[in-house]
Amino acid sequence: MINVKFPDGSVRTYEKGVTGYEIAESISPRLAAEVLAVSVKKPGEPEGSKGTVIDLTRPIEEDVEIKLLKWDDEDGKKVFWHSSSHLLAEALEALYPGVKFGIGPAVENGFYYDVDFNGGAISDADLPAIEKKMLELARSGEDFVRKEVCKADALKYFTEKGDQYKQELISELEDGTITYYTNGAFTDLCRGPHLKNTNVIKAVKLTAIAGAYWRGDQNRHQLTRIYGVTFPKKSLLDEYVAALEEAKKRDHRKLGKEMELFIFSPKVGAGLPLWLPRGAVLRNTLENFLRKKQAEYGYLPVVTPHIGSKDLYVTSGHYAKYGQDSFRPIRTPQEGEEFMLKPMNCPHHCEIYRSAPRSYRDLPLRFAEFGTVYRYEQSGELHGLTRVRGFTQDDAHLFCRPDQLQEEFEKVIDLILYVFRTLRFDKFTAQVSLRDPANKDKYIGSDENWEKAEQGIIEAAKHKGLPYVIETGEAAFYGPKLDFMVKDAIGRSWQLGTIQVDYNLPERFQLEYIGADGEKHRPVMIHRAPFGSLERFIAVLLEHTAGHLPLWLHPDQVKVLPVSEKYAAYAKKVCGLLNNSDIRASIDDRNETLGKRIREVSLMRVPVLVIVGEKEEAGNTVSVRRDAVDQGTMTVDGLVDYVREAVAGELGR
RNA sequence: GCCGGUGUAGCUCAGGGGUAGAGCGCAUCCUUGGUAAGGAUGAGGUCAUGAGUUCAAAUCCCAUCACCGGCUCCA
Repeated sequence: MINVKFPDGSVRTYEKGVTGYEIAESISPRLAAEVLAVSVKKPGEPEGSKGTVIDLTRPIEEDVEIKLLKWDDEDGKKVFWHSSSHLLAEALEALYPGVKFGIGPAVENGFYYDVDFNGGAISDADLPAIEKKMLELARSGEDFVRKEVCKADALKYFTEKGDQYKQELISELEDGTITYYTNGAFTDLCRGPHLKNTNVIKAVKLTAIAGAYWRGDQNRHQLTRIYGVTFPKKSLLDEYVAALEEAKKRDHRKLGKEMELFIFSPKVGAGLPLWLPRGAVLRNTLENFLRKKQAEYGYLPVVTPHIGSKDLYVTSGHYAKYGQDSFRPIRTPQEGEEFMLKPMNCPHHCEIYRSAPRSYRDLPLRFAEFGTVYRYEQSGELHGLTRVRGFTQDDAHLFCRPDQLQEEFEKVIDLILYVFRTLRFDKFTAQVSLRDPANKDKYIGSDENWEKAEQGIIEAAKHKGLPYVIETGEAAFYGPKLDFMVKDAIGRSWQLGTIQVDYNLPERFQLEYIGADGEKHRPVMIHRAPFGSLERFIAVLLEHTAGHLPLWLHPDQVKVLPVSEKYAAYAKKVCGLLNNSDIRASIDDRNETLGKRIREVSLMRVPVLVIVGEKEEAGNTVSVRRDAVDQGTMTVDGLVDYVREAVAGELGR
């Protein structure tokens, strides 16, 4: 007999070899119907470890702590979707004999399978038939059967099947660790775990077809990736589809058009946003917000040109790394000199540092610039405002002594957290991006400096108590980063704020300062951008707020509506008083009904709506509405105070 | 750059081998309004661009461009 401990602390005794499914059955038939997989933790495993997710049909041979996983558990969903990808593969093999398979994992919102149709292709029009087949196979109630196989047999099986992708995967596996899972007529190389049976899959939606390179390598074969999502209940699929529709309403590209913030023009060029007056006001407001804070933190403003000599980027190393993927250099007509559109600000700031002898007493020096840069992003990469070819970084470079690095880095973390907090970005991930030790030739600089920089970042994050995840291979080519990642409306993750430690550029630019000892020393450089880029930050902010920007930031803070033409003069007076108090207010006195104008102001998400008519004019007051909620009547001075207080509240002052 | 999709009025979209459609927006007029759409009239299109098939192409085929969903990339 073995003891099985449950999450609530209770312990039950079972026969040795009992399965997760049998345990669920022993508790209730309902649980047995809903359970998808089981997570087990052996007594030896460290406190806090998550345990291992296994099939419901695997025997449990010793004392364990278990958790029966259902749909509501992330791990339960993962198993459900992973099994769904096998169901997709089974359907594809039935419908397209001879098709070959790459990999088919669960992902955040569903699953995919990468398949090779032997040169053939499928299109959206084929998906309904595949969905139908999947449902048919699911309903037939096939068990997932696990089998351990030896490497030679596995290789033989997939060689005979002609599936070179699985052969490649198997060849890299250790003998003795290889398992198959079979559902119906389909057998796949797979580590599992899987559902007990396909019959719990009740709703299927194949969502997209895409090309995906085998093993993520651009130089290798491209497979067809079919994305899908499945549910244990039809109603959950309906909810999912509805939620997706809702999310699309928050798409910054749609909001940008509706709120008249920015546009793109194919005539100007792909990926080159044009900021409309409202969008420009929004940008300026955001810039001024950060400018003010940066002044408090001791940053010094600098301004540098939009082009720079090619030599500058050769020195920095950017030319060698990105020269071929940049906009082509501009050649001057007479002397044949070469200039490049500025793809980053750092080399310019290095030259500013170099322009004067620096003492250790001068450091740290913090040069800040809203610097617009141009990068030739691949055409398929462009995406609204989040990935563009011309954008403005809220850039700064901090030059400091090695003994100041830690403190400076932590102050940058504080600044970024202040920005995020003020804008209510509470769901971000701090990501420590390190270099890929297996691909050192992708990076410049000595191992020693990389080591120092990476340790410095991790130390600073720890010291600030900032929870972080480590991603190797995500570093910049000149140094590691601490990136602040935020998700957009449909769950895609974007890098906003970033802090980078750099020992390399100071070396390449021969940056120096005179130390207390009278000797020359090399400063350390921190690159940092709290927004990342104004464009991307505004995009993600719009999606987070669904366009309901905070009052301090909204380009139209107040809209004044006279009830009729008769009160237009009074409305103008009110508006003028608000403008005099630095409140962004304007009038809508068009020949439309009041109801219609209110509706349009609401659709533009203007935070404060002021209505003036006979009563207000007589009493020298205004009627105020904030985000569709009536605030009653107040004097104009009262309204100014109201707006000021609201803004101060938002900015945490 | 690669795979799949889309491109019709300023916007959102319907249509579809034989004279181009709607709603909103815009203009003019009527209306002068009290918290999310008042009424009438009118203007507005090389159906993305280019080449082909056809008696005839917005519609079918091909290419290009832009956009959308992914892949790769992201200083």
